[in-house]
Amino acid sequence: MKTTIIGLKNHAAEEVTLSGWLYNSRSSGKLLFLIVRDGTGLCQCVMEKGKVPDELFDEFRHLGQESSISVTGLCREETRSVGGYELAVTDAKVICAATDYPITPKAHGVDFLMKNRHLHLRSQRQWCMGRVRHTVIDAIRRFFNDNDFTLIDTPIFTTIAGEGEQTLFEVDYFDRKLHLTQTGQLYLESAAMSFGKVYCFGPTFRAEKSKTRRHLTEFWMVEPEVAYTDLDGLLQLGENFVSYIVQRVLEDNRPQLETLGADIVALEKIAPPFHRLTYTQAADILTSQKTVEFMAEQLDGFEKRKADIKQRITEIEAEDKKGGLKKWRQEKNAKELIELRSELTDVDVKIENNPKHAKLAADFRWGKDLGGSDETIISLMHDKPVFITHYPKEAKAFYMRADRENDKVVENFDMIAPAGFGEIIGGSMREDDHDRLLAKIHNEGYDPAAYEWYLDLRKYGSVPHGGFGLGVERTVAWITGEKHIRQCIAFPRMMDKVYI
RNA sequence: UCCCCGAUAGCUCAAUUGGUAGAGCGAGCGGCUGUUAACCGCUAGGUCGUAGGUUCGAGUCCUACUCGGGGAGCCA
Repeated sequence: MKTTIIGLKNHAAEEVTLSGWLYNSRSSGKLLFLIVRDGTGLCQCVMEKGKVPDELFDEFRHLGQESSISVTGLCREETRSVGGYELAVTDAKVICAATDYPITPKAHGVDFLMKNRHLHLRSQRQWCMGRVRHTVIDAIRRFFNDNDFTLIDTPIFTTIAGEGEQTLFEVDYFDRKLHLTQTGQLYLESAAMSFGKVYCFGPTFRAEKSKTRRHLTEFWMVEPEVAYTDLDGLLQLGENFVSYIVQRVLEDNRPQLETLGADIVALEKIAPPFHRLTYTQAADILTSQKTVEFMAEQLDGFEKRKADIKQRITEIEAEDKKGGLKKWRQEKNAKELIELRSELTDVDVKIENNPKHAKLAADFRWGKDLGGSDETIISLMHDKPVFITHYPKEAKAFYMRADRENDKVVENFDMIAPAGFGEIIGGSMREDDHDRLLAKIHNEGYDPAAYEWYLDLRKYGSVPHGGFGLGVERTVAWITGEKHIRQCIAFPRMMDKVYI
């Protein structure tokens, strides 16, 4: 009977057939351990010499990693086996034998893996990331659909800019210049006046020259937009939404989170209410003695770790030099050395960046936008996501609603994920007063004619409304504990870097 | 656009500070009936990113370039 690895639990003590790929194999004389993957999980299949034809045993003993195979055998519960079940092989077939598969089950560098991205997707880690991403996207749709939002697909080719025009990809559209979308927001505002609560979800393109672990030039963003709401309503929506996503991943992908080394205990704490700070409070924190001490503490921790690593390296090297070690001991040392050296480079970078980031924070002046490192500092100080609201209007986009109590700031917010990952949501109330909006368009030097339809929304039944955008890859990175956003999308596009 | 780091075997990394290039994994062959990135033995595998320069001698020092990584500004 044909089945999948994830379905094995329903077939204990039955003979089943799996179709998949050879993930890894070990031989022990007359025993062959075949680790098979089939897209739903991993399963160890044990082939015993004598229980299958000798030719078959020999064929599989020399079979290369990632050969496509089908395996038939008796399914049994086995605690020593990955996934808890294994197959006692009675028959097997090679569909396509692979030789010299480039990605071995050992350490590889980023560049090598990216150049082999089409194969790298088969690795456990990438598979787990893909499963979590799938759940995140499903949870996003479910949340909005179950909360009376209507999906509106906004265009990819756009005629007007949402944020700054310098960050747009220009395309030649039958001799007319259009841009790839960097937000569906302006279109969504129009739709919100028809449906009340709407959202769009699709790829987003930004030509920012940002070469960091937080940036892609093509990424996926979901944007809800709500009529008749206020800033507090948006914050509540945001915290309920993000908490729901995290809950769903905890329910559906616990084994994947464990494999990825995510901080599950921390994720279980993600529930409303999140922390709330105004921009002014955040600025006070950044320039306070508390931050000076916090940064010094961090640096101290890094220095201590560095000293520990260095000492351990010295110990191992001395042990190796002394000689007379068993082979397995030598190898264990070699492996530990590689790990320690790699961690040492990481810690060195942190030590190098710490004073720079501390200085950026200390030199922070009211009126500037918060930088990535500033957000990281605030993020590291909290165990739950943090909302930062009411930024200076000069630092923000023209469409954000001016705070009627304090004209220097706008009713906007960012949501900063904890543990140092940084911003995952940016949003705001939108300026709903026609004349104020027109004045902002003039101030920015934009052509009012291009925004005529957008201004119309303020002429015909304008209402208080707002929304936000959540970056899918950043959310996946935060939840899984992945350091780099490029691992959170199958085929990443980065500034100056498109592999395949 | 700017700053920092790197490039040595198919892969991941060493080379005692300028003196003839090493290890593990992977590959090939052999051994082992419960392995968990299995283990043990043997074999093959290199124009040290490119181009110049310093030197009796350069993987190691200098210059330029190419490619890669990290960060700043900006942002999801």
